Parts: sequence; structure tokens; C-alpha cells
Amino acid sequence: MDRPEAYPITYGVLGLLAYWGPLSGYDLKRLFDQVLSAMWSAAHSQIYNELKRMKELGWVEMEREEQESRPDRKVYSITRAGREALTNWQQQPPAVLQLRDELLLKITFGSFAPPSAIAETLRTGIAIHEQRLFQYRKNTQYIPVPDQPRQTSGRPNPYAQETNNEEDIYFRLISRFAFDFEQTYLKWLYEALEIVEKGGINPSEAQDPL
Amino acid sequence: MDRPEAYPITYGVLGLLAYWGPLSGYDLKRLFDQVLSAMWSAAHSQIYNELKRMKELGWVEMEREEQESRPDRKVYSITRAGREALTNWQQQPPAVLQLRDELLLKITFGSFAPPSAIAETLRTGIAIHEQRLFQYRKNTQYIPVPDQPRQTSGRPNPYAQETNNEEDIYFRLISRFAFDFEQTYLKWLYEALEIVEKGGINPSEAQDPL
DNA sequence: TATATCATGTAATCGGTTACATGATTAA
DNA sequence: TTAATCATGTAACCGATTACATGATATA
Repeated sequence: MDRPEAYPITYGVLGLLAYWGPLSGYDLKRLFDQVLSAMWSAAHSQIYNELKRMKELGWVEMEREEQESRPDRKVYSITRAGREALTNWQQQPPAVLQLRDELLLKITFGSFAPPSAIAETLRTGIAIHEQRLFQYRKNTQYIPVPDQPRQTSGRPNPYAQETNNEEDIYFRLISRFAFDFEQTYLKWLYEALEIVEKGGINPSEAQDPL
Repeated sequence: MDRPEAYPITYGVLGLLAYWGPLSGYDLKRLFDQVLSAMWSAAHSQIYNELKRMKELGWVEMEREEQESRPDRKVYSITRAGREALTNWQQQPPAVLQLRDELLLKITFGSFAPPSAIAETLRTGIAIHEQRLFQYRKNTQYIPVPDQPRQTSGRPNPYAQETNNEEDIYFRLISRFAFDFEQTYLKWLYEALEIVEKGGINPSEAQDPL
């Protein structure tokens, strides 16, 4: 078997191009952070790499916008082949998720640290996930409506549901997932913290109230 | 700043050794799959690598058990320095979680595929996560109680809670997380499938009931 | 004055995966 | 007879991260 020519992140960038029309690498990085940060992250260097890769595959085209006093903007748009690749990817079964959450690992072996350290780890987690929930709330209020109208290039998307200009149903599903996930995670973190703080007091350490 | 000398997976292996006493690389791989698969995965090659790394760091010691007709078992145990490293790791704030879930990426750009393909993706996800839930249920029934009693080598763990031989509270917390997570995920998958299947029927495609 | 934004890239590194390699025993 | 289990490793590759590189404009 040959190695695949593209990876999830490739399709992440491709999907953004398909949905929000012609964009530069810089724009894509920002969109990526805003729209896809919940399920995938990417450094800008990687996005530029994927653009190069996709250009070689013929999935995107590039047009140079000249600028003064700044590097030229290189604006990419999806090609017909790119659209086909995107749709084709949708037909393959997804790879299985691996969590790889360091916080969970630390809690697993919590018995090898003082409970105060575990509590601190849980509090860090709470801060992180509360902030994410906050970010999601902010982002969903205005999922980026780009300056350019969608589908400026190429034919309109044949599979798009007519939703009377409402939000794309898939975006709504994903943001619902993100909320559910963060809320479940946070609920668990708070409960765990309570248990650790309660059980963490050894009788020998406990202060006598008088 | 220097690069860190160890990574989450290093501490995963180290934690297993701290908890379940002397083990071979082969044993560790199986334990890893059983205990840590929910939050981290590892190929056997990587586990052998981590053992080598930790031996150089002085975190583990190796003893060779000779065998006939099979490669010798190399049995590793954690050292005092290893215990200190594990506890020290617990004091550092955890790295933030990145999901990297291809299924979610596919759903995000669901509008570029026929709804039947999205439904199929969701069904694959349902199968995967139902199976995980099933696995977790099986594993929690007997979290591996090794042949050797815990803490055969070295002093007993000073931070371990006395739980009257009940399950470690941290293991209980983690398995609760795993359940909560899978249940939340599954609930969302079923709801999403329903929405996609309903909305996915174009009036032109819909069969007239008579 | 210093930070943030705009704008693009290259280079080095490395954690993690996949494939390669070997070979006996036991159960279906 | 085929597959699984036991048992250990090496080698190649690569996706992803981090650091390096440049430099103007606008804002606090």
C-alpha cells in the first residue's frame, strides 16, 4: 500500500477553502484557530506546508496579490479536483480518536503525589476548560462570515442543505459537541476536585478545630 | 531552556512500574493497553524505547530472567530516583489537551458530501465508541491485580490513601471520566445521526409513502 | 517605547507509527 | 494448519512543534 497523499489536517485546510472561498495562508491560520481549534490544531508553518502539498496535487490554485511594504498575499482557491478529493475523503471511515490528555495521565497516578498537587492539577484543568467554553461561546456568536460571499469560485456546493440562510447544520452539530464535551469534562473536574480535597486530609494532618 | 528529558508516555510507563511493581516490556505493553488506552496509546516499540531512556536516566533497573526457547525476560523495576521523577512530574502543570478527532473534522465539512456518507461516518463512530464503552466496563470489573503484591520493591507509597483495600480513588475517578466521556460522545452521535437522516432527505429524493 | 498585527516562509528536531526481523509454543 | 501468545528489539519515516528569519504599520 502506498502512503496516503493527504492527512486530516490537509482536509481541514481544504475544507476551509471550500467553504470560505479564496484565502491566504495567513487567513487560513486564523480561521483554523477559530473554527477548528476544538478538534484539530495547526501551526502556521504546517498550513503553509499543506498548501504547498495541495498545490502539487492540483487541489488548489494560487493567485498573487501584490502589496507594498508587505509580503505579497498568496491567495489560494480550491479546484474541481480539490472538491472531489474532499468529497472522496468523506466516504472513507474515520480514524479512531486517541485522547492523549496529560491531565488524565497525571490523575491516574495521583497516588504518587500529595493530594494538594493533584488538586492543583485539577484546578489548572478547570481554568483551561472554563476558558475554552468561554471561547466557544464567543466564537459561535459569530461564526466567521467572510467578506467574500461563499462559493464565489466554482459551482455551488451540490450537497449543501437549504437552510434559509441559517447556520450550516454541521457547524451547529460540531459546536454542540464542543459544548457538551467541555461541560462533561468540567463537571467531572469539579467533582474530582471535591473528592480529592475531602479525601486528601489525613487524620494525622487534619487540624483540630479547637 | 533544555528539552525535557521525559514525556507523558515516559511517565505512563513509569507510573505503571511504580504501581504494579517489576514488569517486563511485554507486560507493560499489555498493561498500558488495558489501563491507559483511554488517555494514551503506545506501540510496543515505543515502550521499549522509553525503558531504555529511563534506564539511562537511572529511573529504572533491569534484571534478566533467563528462559529456554524464548528470549529472556528483562524485568524492570522503578528506582528511588524514578519515584522522585514521578512525583516531581505531578507538580508541573499539565499540557493542554488537543482532541484531533478525524470524525469531528469530517462532520464539520459534512456539507461537501452526500448526507448518506455523513450518516455512515456517524455509524462508524457509534460502533467504535460503543465498543469502547463495552471494553471499559469489562476492564473496570477487574482492574489488573498483578500476581506480585504491589510495592514489593522499595518503600510503600507515602501518598497512597488508605482505602481498606478498595480500588484506588484515582483509578475510580479516571474510569468514571472514561464512562462519562463515552456516554456524552455516544449521545451526541445518536442525536447527530437522527438529524442527518431526517434533514438528509431532499423532497425530490423522498419516497412518496403511497 | 513596546507590543500586536500583517505576511510569508525555512530548518531542525522529535514523538509516535509502521514495517521489518526472529522463533518457539499452544490452542482452535 | 493457521492463528494467537510469548518475547524482544531495530530501522525508516513522517506529522507536528519549535525556533529562526524578516520587516513594515498601527496601536497602547
